[in-house]
Amino acid sequence: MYRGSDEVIAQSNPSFMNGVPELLILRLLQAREMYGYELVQTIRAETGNVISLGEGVVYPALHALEKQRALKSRRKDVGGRTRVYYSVTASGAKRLTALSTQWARITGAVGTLMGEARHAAAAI
Amino acid sequence: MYRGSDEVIAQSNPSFMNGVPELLILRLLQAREMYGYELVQTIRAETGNVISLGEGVVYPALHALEKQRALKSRRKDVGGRTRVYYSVTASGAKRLTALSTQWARITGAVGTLMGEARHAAAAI
DNA sequence: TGCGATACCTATAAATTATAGGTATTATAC
DNA sequence: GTATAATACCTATAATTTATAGGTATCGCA
Repeated sequence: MYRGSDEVIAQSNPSFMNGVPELLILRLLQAREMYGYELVQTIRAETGNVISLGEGVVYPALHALEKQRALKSRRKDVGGRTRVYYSVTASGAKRLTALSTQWARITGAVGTLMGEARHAAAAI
Repeated sequence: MYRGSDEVIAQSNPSFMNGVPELLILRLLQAREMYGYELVQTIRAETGNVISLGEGVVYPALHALEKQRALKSRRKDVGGRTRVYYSVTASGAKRLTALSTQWARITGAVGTLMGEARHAAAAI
């Protein structure tokens, strides 16, 4: 829906989440294979609920990454329940590297403009 | 255009830019009043082209922020050209504080999950 | 037997950046 | 002197992506 260019930005609070779900999913799955529901909970737990991705975000992301061959999956039956475990392919690992670099570049550039106190002080 | 949930994510490379234009604009204008074209160039220059916002991003953002009373503007004629200088209002300053905090929270959480080496080592 | 947790899934809405234009003036290079 | 790049403003629409709100089914516990 188009509502005039003056209202295109800042309708609500930006979440700063562009690209973050994909980045985190690839990163966690590179450490070890996990299933969707587990990813949702792990991300919540390890960030102290700062980042809380719904299943409606995680499952479509997993499917898309698998379709692109960045992830591969296998089914596993555990206690009568079916889990779909995902792991990172070689292609996915390359993508993760690229996304990590891009993330570092953007956050670094924002940090510079924000006048962030350089933590390079650790070198002292 | 809707193309099926499997293609909703990761069509191209995420830019990690959600909310960043608004954050940078508010931050730069808090330091000193600037006009739109100047913001575009300053952001490019100070980030070494890592972040390059088009005028089509900056001007609508300025108009929206002014409409929300986060910014105020005044015209100024310089060498036959008209410039529109923007500065941050009290409300805009509060918004900047909130966005900065949110930015720090998100990047901190992502850093944790990415296994970032803690720069808290500076305390040693 | 009812309810919360586990585990999967999809469709659509909402929000925001990116792109591609368009106007006009000034300074510079040919 | 005239074409071109730079300055300075602007808008409309496309493209991208997250968020929300559902829906199904099984298991364990009260």
